[in-house]
Amino acid sequence: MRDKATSFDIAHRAGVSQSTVSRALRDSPLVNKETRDKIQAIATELNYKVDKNASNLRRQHSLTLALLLFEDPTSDDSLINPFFLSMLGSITKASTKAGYDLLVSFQNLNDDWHAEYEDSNKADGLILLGYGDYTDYRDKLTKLEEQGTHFVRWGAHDIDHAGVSIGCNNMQGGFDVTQHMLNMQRRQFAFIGEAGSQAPEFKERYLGHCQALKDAGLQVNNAMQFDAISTEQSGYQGVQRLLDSGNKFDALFCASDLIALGALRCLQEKGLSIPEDVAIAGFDNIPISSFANPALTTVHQNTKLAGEILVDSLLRLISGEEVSHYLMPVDLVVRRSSGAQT
Amino acid sequence: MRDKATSFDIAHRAGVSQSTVSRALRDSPLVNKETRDKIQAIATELNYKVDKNASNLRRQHSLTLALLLFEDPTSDDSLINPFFLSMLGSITKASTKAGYDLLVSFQNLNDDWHAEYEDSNKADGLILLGYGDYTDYRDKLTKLEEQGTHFVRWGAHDIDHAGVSIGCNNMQGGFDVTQHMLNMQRRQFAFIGEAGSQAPEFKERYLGHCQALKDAGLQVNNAMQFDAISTEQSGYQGVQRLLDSGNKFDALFCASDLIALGALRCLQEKGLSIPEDVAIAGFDNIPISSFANPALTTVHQNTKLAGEILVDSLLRLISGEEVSHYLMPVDLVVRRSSGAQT
DNA sequence: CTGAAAGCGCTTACAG
DNA sequence: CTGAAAGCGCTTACAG
Repeated sequence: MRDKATSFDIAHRAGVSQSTVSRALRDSPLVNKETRDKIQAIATELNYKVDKNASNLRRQHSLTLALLLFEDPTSDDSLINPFFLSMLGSITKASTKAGYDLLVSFQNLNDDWHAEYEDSNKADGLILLGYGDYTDYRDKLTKLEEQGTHFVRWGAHDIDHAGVSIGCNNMQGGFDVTQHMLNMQRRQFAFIGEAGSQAPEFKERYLGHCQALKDAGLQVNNAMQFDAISTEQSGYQGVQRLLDSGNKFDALFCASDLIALGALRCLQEKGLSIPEDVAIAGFDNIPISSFANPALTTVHQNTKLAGEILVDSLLRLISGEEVSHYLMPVDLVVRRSSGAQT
Repeated sequence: MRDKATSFDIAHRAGVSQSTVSRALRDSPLVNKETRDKIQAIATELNYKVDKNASNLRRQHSLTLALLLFEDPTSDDSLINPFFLSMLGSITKASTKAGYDLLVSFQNLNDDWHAEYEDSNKADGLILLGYGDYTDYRDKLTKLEEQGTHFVRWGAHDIDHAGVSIGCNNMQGGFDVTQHMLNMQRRQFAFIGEAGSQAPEFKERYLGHCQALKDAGLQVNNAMQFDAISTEQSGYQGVQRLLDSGNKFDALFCASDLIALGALRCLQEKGLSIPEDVAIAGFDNIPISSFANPALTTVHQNTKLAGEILVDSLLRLISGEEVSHYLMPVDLVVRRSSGAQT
């Protein structure tokens, strides 16, 4: 069995006090270079590592960040939205780069997650990520803020919500996609995805969509909006309802790629040709989207940048700075599903 | 600003000693039920959370696990192998379920990661995940074991490697895929993927592949094995080398889905029809595989189960039990790319 | 530049 | 069933 070396062991071997060891290990300029080198050499030899629990307890911080991932309660148990997985990857990397550890946890919206981490001193701050119903969410955010917890969240900026949000320009994305399909000569649009305040990001995409239609002199028909949450299955069902409605359409803007994938499958099963009969576009640019058949036109969100900004903003919040909302630019990715010649 | 409540605050309010508070909060049967209830009520009211740093320091454990993800140094900065992302998801869930927090970190194979976590008491144990060159890895594993660090790793069971491994039956998977393509009347096989000891999982897939060929009375030609690491790009290049070799082939077994996707793209760019001209199969059953065109025949690994077994094994290791290697069963997923009529 | 000492907030043997 | 006290392993103000 191992027995971990402590700073006292090192002190003993080096013939100095434990305080000096502690200082030397933190590279304090107060310590004589020679003693410092000697101490560090012994530390390496003994495979000594500062005990984080002790260090954190004393310093009252943890040098770790917590990522709380919310899932749609309806979503499949094993399948996580690839977009969030990708965000998870970039956030992990960004924290590591900033010298912070990252605690990852999946939460249900109804869990008692607010407070857990920072209050127990396990993390210095929280990153909130996930789609889901925002009604209940809101209260917890407010509570989080009241407690003085440091947190940032990914999503739409909503004045009703407490805290700093980082998100992409969903409205612009919805606008760009729609304008692109208008350029492809489509005129009869449907939108698949929730568009209410429980899904603020989707709502903004819808708003951008409507704006583009208006700008083109087309009328917005709210009956052409069909609810769906961000799963393939829900997209499939949404389109079925659209089909059942009997309304004509030659273009489909789906609030996420997962929805678009479900829509695509449904339409193809009905024998429709994409994009000839119906142009389709999604949102997120998840890896799968380029492998769909036809490849999916979508809106790219720079997850790498997003992760970095999220971490950076949180760190600034922790250090007491004022941090404001941030709206990331968005890129239209044109592929075959929208009828373009690529 | 907030000022966190401590157990002394609660003791004061409840009119008991701090020790009693501590006991009550840990649900100790030693404490009178009434006092316990009273203390817990006050704790809730004050939004009190046990300070993990103090608690962990005292108890000498952390109730957290660390997941170390190794990436192929050559792989793209932003793109993580979807298979590992999926494992990450299931491991996160399994740890949460077991009452442990999960620290996630991406590592380079050459980092000084061995020891970092458990030695600094940030985690009670380590889960190692990732493809990559195992030569350097091996030494670190040995060191990890010498230090008495608790760890489990995902991958091939290799007697050269220290520690407990959990992995899927790669050999069986390779065998099944190959046998299936033999049933589809293919006779000229190529294998894309490393098959040396630096990539033990791929190697086993290759071995299973060879076995199936032998069982069918075919000769194994090692010149039909082309190196590739698990990226789309590497798969693309691997097939190019195969094509350059001038060797004929009507079936391609790729060591991973990502490789298969690259191979598919390359062959299609050369004007070949899949599966008519060449049958293709991959490994992993990543989400994208079903959306490829044609959809990819592949081998499914149950990531949900894998995550649970990994966590469970590690926990048992931590509690001092003997834990042995585990080989998970594997499922062939037949889709169009291998020439089946689906 | 160095050391002795206090204290971070808990848990838990020990004594009653 | 409860309390006083020690101690987990550090960091850092204080004194020299």
